[in-house]
Amino acid sequence: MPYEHQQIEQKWQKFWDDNQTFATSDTTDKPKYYAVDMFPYPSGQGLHVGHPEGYTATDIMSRFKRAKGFNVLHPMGWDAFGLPAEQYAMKTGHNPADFTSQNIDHFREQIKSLGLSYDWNREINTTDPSYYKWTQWIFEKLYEKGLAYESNMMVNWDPIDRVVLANEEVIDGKSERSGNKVERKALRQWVLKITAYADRLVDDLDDLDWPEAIKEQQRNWIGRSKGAAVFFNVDHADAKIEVYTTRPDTLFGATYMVLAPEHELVDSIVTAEQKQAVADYRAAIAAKSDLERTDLNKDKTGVFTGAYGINPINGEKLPIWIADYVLASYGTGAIMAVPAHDDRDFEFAKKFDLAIKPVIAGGENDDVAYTGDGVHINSDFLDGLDKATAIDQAIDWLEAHQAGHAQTNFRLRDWIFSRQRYWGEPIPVIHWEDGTTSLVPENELPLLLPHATELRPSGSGESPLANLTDWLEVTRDDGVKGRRETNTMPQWAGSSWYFLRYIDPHNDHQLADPEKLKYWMNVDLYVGGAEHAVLHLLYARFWHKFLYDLGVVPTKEPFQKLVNQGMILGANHEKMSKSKGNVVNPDDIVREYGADTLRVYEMFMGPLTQSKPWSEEGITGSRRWLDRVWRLLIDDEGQLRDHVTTVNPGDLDKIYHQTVKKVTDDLENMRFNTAISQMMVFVNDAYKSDALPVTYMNGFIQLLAPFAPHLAEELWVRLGNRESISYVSWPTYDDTKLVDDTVEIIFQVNGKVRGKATVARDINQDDMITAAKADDNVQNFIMGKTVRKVIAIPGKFVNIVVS
RNA sequence: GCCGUUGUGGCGGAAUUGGCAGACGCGCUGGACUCAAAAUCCAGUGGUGGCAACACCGUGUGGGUUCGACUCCCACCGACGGCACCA
Repeated sequence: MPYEHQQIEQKWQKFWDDNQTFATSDTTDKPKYYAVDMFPYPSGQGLHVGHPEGYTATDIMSRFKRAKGFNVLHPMGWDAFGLPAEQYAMKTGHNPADFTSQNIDHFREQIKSLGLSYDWNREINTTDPSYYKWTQWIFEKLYEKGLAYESNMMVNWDPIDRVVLANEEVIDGKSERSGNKVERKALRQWVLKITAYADRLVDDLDDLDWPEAIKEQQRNWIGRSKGAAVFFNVDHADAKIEVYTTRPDTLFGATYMVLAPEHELVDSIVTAEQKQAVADYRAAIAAKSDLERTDLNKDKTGVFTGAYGINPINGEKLPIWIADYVLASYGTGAIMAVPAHDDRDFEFAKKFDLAIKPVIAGGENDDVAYTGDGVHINSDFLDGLDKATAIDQAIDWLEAHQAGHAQTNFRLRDWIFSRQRYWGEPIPVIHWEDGTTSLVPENELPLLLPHATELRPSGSGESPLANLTDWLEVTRDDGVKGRRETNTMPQWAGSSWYFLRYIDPHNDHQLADPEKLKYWMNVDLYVGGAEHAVLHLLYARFWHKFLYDLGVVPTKEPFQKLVNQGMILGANHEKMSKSKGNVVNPDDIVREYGADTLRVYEMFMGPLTQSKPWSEEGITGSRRWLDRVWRLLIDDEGQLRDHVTTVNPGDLDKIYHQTVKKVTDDLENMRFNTAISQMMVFVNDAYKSDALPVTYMNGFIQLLAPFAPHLAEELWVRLGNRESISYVSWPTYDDTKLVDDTVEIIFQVNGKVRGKATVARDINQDDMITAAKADDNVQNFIMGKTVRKVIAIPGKFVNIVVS
C-alpha cells in the first residue's frame, strides 16, 4: 500500500480537531513557550506559498517544545481591517464585513489543511467588535494621557484612493499600496505621540534577540542624534533664531544661516527689498510635491532674506537665507551653515557664492567639504582640539553664556493615526457643537462601526462614515448636538496588540487577565516577513511600552525573539507575481503532494531566514523522501514490515544517536534544513540495515513528527503505539554511542592532505607522528626534505612542515 | 552617497570552535529489476590530467596573518534589502 497523503492528512486533522489536541491550558506548572506568527490580512487571493513557510517554522517549534515538556501557546488570527476590502466594497456595492468574513473562512480552511497545531479556540479577528472594543480602549487611554491629539497636518494624500498615508507607507513619492502619486495636503488628523517614547524605543532594542538588520533599521528610523541648540540674535530686529547642529565645534566656521521656507520667522525678518523674491520662492516651493523637493531635485535653491543673524560665539554677522534643503519638520527648521565642513552647505555656498571658512585642519581639497575629524583652527578657544573635545567645550561655552545647550533630536515623527476610510476601527470621539471634544464613555465601548449597505466617498476628504447621518449625529442630555469622529484607525492599530489578546481572547471586562499575561508574556518566538521591520514592529513596541506604563502588561517589550523568514521566489529566482506567471498555489501542492511534503520541502529548501527559489523538482524530491520513509516501515500490503523488530544488532546505534542529537540541536537553533538532511542520512542507513529496532523507529518518527505531523501520527500508530504523538516526550541520545573505539586521522604535509589512517581513538601524539611518517605517500613528500615542525592533534590530524 | 545582508559544483544548499571543502537533496551517468518503460533499489558524480595509485587547480577578486583560511585581517568587485538634503 502506497503512502496516501490525502486520506492520512484528513484523518489526523479530524483527530486533532475532535480531541482538541492543541487546546492550551493556562493552569499548569509546566514552563511556557509562546510562539506567534504575524497574522495575515485575509485577502481575496487566498494563501500564498510564502505563508506556510513562517507558519511551518513556528509550528515545528511548537510541536518540538510540547514534546520537550513545555506548555505551548500557538494561536492564529486575522488582521482583517484594511483598504482592499473597502475598495472592493465600493466597486461591488457590498459591505466589507460580509466578504471579509468569507475570506477569513477560506483562509482558515487553507491554513487548517496545512496541519498547523493552532489552538483555534483563541482565534481573534481585529474587525470583531469584542476585539476592537479594546483597540478603542487603548486609544482612549492614549488620549487621556495626552498621547493622542488632533492637529492640522500636512499629510501624504493619495488623491485617487482619497486616503492619508503615513510616511512609512510612501515609497518614492508613491503609495506603497496603490502606487498612486502622493500629494501634500493639510488635514485635521489624529496623531499619536510616539516621539515621547523615542529614547526608550532605541535603548531597549539592545536586549532583544532580533536580527541585527532589523534593529539597525529601527535605530535609523528613529534617528536619534546628539548635538546642540544654538541661539542667534537677528541683527536690528527683536528676534531670535534657534538652530540645531550636531557640530557646535564648527561654530566659528559658520558663514551664513538658512531657514526652512515655512519657518515662522521668515515674514518678520525679511527686508523690504527681498520681500518679493522671498514670496516668489515660497510660492514655488509650496507647489512642489515632497518628491520634487527631495528625490528629484538634487540641485539646491534658495533666496536671501536681507536679514543677518549674529553668531553668538564671535559676534559675526551672517546672512540669513531661506532654502528648501532645510526641512521645517526636523529640528527647529533652521540651521547655521558651515560650508567648509558640511557637504550640503558647501554645495549651496558654491552655488550662491557664499563665504567658506575652514575651522578644521585636514581639508586640503577645495572641491569638497571636509567632514572628518582633525585639529581645530581659526576657532579661538577651540584651536588645537579634536572633534569630540571641541564639541564638549563648545556646548560648555554655549551653556555658560546662555547661547545654547546640549540637545537630542529624532528623525522619528509623531504617528498620524487617522484614515479617511470606512473599514477601520471607529475612533471613539465626539465633536460637540459647543467646540468641545469628548471620548465615548468606556462603558459604551465598543463604538460599533455602523453597517453600511452602500459605501460612497464623502467627497469632502472625510471617510464614507460622513454619509451615515443616523450614526454620525448625536445629541447630549442637555440638548447640545455633536458629530462623531469620521476618521477611523489605520490597519496598524489592531495589529499593535493582538498577541496580548490571544492570551485571554474571550475576556469582556479586561484587555486580558494580568495573571495570564504574567504567565505568558513575552512572546518567545515571533516569525514574519522583514517588510514589517519599522512599521508594525515599531508601533507594537510603542503601544506595548505605553501599556507597560499603565500597568496593563508586565513586560517592557513584546517580542523577545524575532525571526524574519526569507521570501520564496519563483523558479526563475524572481519575486512571485501574477504578471511573471511564476506563482505557486499552496492548495495545488497540498492536493497533489500533501501538506507534509509542502512543510518538509519549505523547510528543506534552505535556511529559514534566506530567500530561495521554488523548484518543482525540489518538491517531488521531498515527496519521494516521505514515500521512502513510508516504505521503510510499511510493505505493499499495508502491513508493518517484518524487519521492524525488537532485537538490536547494533549497526544503527551510532547513526541513531547522532541523528537524535543533531535534530535536537538543530531544532533548538531553528536549523530545519540540516535537521531534515540528518534524518535523510538516517533513513539511507536504515535502508541498508537488515533489522530495524522498533525503539529506534519510534524515536525517528518522533523526530519527524514536528516536520511531517500527519505521516508521523499514522506511522506512530502502525508501529503499535497509542494514538497521538504530540505530547510523547522527546527522544534522548546516549553520548557514549556517538564515538567509536577507532577514528580516522589525516596526515598532512605542509597543510595538504597526503594520507589517512584508522587508529585507536586514544592514540598518543608520538604514535600518531610515527604512523604519519610511515605512510607511503607522506614519505614521498618528506623524503630528502628537512622537517621543520610537526603539529599533531590527537584523534584528528598530523601536519608535518617541511622545507 | 550612507547603513545592513550576501557571494561555495550544472541547481538549492552543508561545513556549530581556524583543522579532510562540497553533507543532504535535485539533476546527470551507469547497474539491478522489467518484454519494454515508469516507479523502485544500488553505485558514481567540483574541474583538469592519468588505466590506476595519485597529482595539480578550486569557496566573488587582489593582498595579508597562520603549520593550516569558505572561516580571521586589509583593499576592491557584484547581487539583494533599507535609508536618502534629518544639519
